[in-house]
Amino acid sequence: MDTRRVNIIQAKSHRGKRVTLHDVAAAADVSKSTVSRILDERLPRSESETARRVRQIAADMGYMRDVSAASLRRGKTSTVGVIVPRLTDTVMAMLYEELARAAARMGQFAIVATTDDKPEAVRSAAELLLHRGVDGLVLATARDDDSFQDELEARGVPFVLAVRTDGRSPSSVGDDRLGGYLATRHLIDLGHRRIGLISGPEYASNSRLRKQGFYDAMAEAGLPVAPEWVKPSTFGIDSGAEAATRLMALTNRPTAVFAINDNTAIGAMSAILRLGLSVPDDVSLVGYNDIPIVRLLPTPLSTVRVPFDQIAAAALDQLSDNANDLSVVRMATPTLIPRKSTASIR
Amino acid sequence: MDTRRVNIIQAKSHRGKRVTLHDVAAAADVSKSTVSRILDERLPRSESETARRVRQIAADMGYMRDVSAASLRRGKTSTVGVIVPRLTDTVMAMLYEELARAAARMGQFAIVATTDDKPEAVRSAAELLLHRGVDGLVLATARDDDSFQDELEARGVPFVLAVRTDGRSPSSVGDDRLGGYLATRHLIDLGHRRIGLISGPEYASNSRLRKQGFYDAMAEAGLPVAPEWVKPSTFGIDSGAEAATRLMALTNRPTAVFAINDNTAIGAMSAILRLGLSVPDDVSLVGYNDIPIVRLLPTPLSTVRVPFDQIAAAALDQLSDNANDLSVVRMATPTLIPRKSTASIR
DNA sequence: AACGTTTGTGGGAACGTTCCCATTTATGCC
DNA sequence: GGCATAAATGGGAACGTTCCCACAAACGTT
Repeated sequence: MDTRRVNIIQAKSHRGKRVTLHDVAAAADVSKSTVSRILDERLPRSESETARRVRQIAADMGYMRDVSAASLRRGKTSTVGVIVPRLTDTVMAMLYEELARAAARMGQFAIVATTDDKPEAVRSAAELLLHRGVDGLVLATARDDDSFQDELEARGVPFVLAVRTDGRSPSSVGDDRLGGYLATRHLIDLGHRRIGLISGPEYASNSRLRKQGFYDAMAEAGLPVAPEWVKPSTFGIDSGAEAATRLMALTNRPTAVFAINDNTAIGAMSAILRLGLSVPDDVSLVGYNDIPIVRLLPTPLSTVRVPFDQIAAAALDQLSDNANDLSVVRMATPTLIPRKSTASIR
Repeated sequence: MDTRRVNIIQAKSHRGKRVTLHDVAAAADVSKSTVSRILDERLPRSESETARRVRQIAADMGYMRDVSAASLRRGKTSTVGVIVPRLTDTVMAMLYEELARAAARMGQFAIVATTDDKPEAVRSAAELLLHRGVDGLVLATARDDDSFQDELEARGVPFVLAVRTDGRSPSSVGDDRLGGYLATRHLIDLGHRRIGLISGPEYASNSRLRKQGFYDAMAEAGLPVAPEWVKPSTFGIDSGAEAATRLMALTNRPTAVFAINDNTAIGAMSAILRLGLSVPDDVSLVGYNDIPIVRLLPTPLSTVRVPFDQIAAAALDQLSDNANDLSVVRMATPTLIPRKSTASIR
């Protein structure tokens, strides 16, 4: 029989009044201090006779610790705040899901606030979360031109950057340079020589580093990069489409394109198809992030998978304590996922 | 020595100690009761001299109410829990974003838990949220074959269903029958006679009702619906692709298809293109939800827009004041958004 | 001028935990 | 068995609010 269900049913009979530590203590005929200690998950789990009995009684009565009371007394809420630009951006949803999962493993809870893609809204989002008493903040919104991290630092708010870094604050990121290198190297290995890049905003470290990886791979292979092969984007689908359109309009157009993320790749693929060209027959295309949709596209997209689970775990780890970690920015290793959107040059 | 403790101490000394009601009271030379009353946002805002002064002092000192303490005393947390299958499902992300926004307007905060698409995980998700002391639950995971709502009811946990309804629990949904009707009617108005349906799971009310709207529109126009024109799906992109493939394989295949949601429509479009057919030249296609990506597809998708903002607001409204809920299930009106994926029959 | 009625105030007891400290009880050692 | 030490226990004071209550001051009303 499912014990959880038992608890729910039993809870119903106690409906109305909350079961407190005091009630459990009375039922077990011990003091509330003892019950508190026995049920404290931070202490080593006692297997004494009383401990076992108290746990049993607490479960039977459907006792649930009141987190408000515990937070008040402990002086911390076991809650971390996450700030992302949007949750409708699948990358951010993936990151948050992993952060929530990692937090749960650590007995924490992750709450989230969005900035609606407005950089200045990061302050109000942080305020909202801090008002809720979070113990720390995970920011996926870091920009280089932003003084917000300094403000947090000055205020003594524990925080960590995720996915992007400013190079000085504690951060947990993927190895974007390597990812950019892998993507480009994949295209080079397929025989491509003229490779275009749809780059991203310069204020974002991940975008900059993926671009760097691109240049590194090209240089390593002794391949030139014509300036017109590199088109900027804003991370969005439509801007990816526009960049691709311009790339395809070049007289000696690239036979392959590395897009800075899956969204721009999706846009690029749309644009390329609309021009009557084929992926991968005319143009090979690589994206970045491996969001769920890209493997299900008409032509499944080759992309770089980012270990968001590791990034999330490392971020929370860095937030909780681990002063023993001297390296401020932790890196997780991405993997190339080859699919149908890339092929050998004909 | 415990490193965590060290960090806390450092953080505290860095931040200085927290400003409490008592501190503000001392600075303003009034009692903490008075300060509490003046800063209580639920009471009518007093404009007396003292009130103004106290507010000023509180702001100057950087006073922030401790939500844990307030929650403990008030017996409620001003927090609502949201349960969705996945946040990487853009529809769910949209819903949650709107719920968070609506909650903020009401001085509440929305926290979220996911079930990872596992129906049975709704219980652990609820447990997680209830453990955090939420005042109520918004469920976007309702299934007809589920007794979970009864358990919540029996336990006395306030809850409301969103996006889907079971017909008996309080719910806030879009008018899916109407949406299905609008989508189908749009195709009929374009001259289509043979219209296919990629339907969804029967356990979900939204899917069932959209299908109903489809049949209603067809019946109204006096058009027959051949049984083989209706293919089931599981809401997923790949299952949409499969359904479309089977529809296109029919000897007298439909000239238009209504897909139960945008994901299946995306899959359907992929499949159709892969078969060498064109959207909308060979087949017109309508989706449902208007997730951001569909307007940016190579062929922008005609779809039905759901007012998630209204659904969210109504859901929270229903959760907070149970007084005037004569209508158990509230409905918001969807809108058809015609784009390039639908065209007049040739 | 005496009397209810409103309005504003402060004191202090909750809310359910945790955790310090003083006990009591069990354990180990000679 | 005696004694030191370790382990388990209970009492009770916090944590920062809210809110009931009592009281005081201002305001009309007769």
